[in-house]
Amino acid sequence: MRISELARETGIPVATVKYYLREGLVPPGEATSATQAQYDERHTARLRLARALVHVGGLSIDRAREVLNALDTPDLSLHEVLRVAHSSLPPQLPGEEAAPRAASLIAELRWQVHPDSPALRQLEQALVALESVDSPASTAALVKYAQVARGLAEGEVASVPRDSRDTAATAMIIGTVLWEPILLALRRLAQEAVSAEELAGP
Amino acid sequence: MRISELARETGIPVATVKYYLREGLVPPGEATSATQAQYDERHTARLRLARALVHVGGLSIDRAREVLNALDTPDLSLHEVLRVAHSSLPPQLPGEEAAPRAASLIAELRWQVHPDSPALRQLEQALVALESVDSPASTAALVKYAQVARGLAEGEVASVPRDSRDTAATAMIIGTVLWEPILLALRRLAQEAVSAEELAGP
DNA sequence: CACAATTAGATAGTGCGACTCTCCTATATT
DNA sequence: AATATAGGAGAGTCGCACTATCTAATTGTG
Repeated sequence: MRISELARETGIPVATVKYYLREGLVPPGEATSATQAQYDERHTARLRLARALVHVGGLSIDRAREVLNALDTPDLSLHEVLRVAHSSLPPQLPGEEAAPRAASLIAELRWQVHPDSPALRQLEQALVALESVDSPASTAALVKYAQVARGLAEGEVASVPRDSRDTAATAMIIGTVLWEPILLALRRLAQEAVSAEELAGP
Repeated sequence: MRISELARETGIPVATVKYYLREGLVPPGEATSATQAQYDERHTARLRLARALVHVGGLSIDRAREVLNALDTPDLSLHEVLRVAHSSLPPQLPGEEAAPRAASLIAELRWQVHPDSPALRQLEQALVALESVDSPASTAALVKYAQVARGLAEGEVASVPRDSRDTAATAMIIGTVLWEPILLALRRLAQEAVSAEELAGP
């Protein structure tokens, strides 16, 4: 198929498809002449995944490229692919500072996480922000959230298929990146529902 | 205190403080002359909250202003403040389309949510994206996530103080906006920990 | 087979959001 | 009096995700 068909199929403007090709989110088609190239279903699948990572997962173009490239690197283990995904997720915090509060919580939970994990710095930043607005996080609340998070993570890791590395890696990326907005949306909806039940009247 | 002190106190550049003043995130100080104004602790608190909403919560300047203005509007109920917060959170999806999949899930759960809730559209978008990458969400998984989300939301609503409306509204905003990144960070850390335990070796 | 319509690819331009800079005048400080 | 900010407003910058334009080659069509 040609580029216009690829665009129509996925609902993405041709100019944007070209942009994604240029940026390396999607591999080039097979050139049949100087001004013609062929694309197939793998291109449509890749394009849809790229779009989802960017528009639903909120990844930047650069980070989406890293994630997609990791999928194409067969010698990366699932654990390494997961690390790439985590370091690509927003927000992208600059710097490399220590995260004492976050680290001590993780130590208390006895979780095995790398001390450079971006999520640690994100957690730290949020904890500091809560202190700055004079509403520090209680350890009890943090532990509760952590246990909930762990319950979800166990289910997610368990549901990753084990047939081929590619399938597993793709499933892991999708689970990590695209389920995140689902969790957020459901939390917001639950808050609204609970609030409607308990605070609506007076 | 003068603007430079306000800036030093909060660690925010003077130019940015001026910008936030201009944008109405922080109320003007009391002018004592044509080129002098006084600020107090309420300004520092407001500035810190604005910074946290923008940098940790990821709100745009416009949305942060809306949230802060809602806090200053005493005739808004807690439920209404919550709605403002929810409609200010990223991502900001354009359009106003129906969300059939999301709505039917909510109906099944018997949650009372407004059909125009932005979270519904976010959920719908994520569900559609999952289908597009050929990895549709199972109802079982969604229900599990929803129950988890509800558990969190109940705790959050229960922990909102009931003394004054202002305190309650501020706590609600903080809980909704600033705990969101904590949940995400903990989910990622839990994934990493579980993955380290189960997938690390071979 | 002429010819309008596409296509691939490269380069430049757009629009937006969050700052950040520059000025200018009017105090405060020494 | 001299020097150093302060306040305020408008302009400028920067990064990012597109989007438009241009060119040369090709393709399908009447």
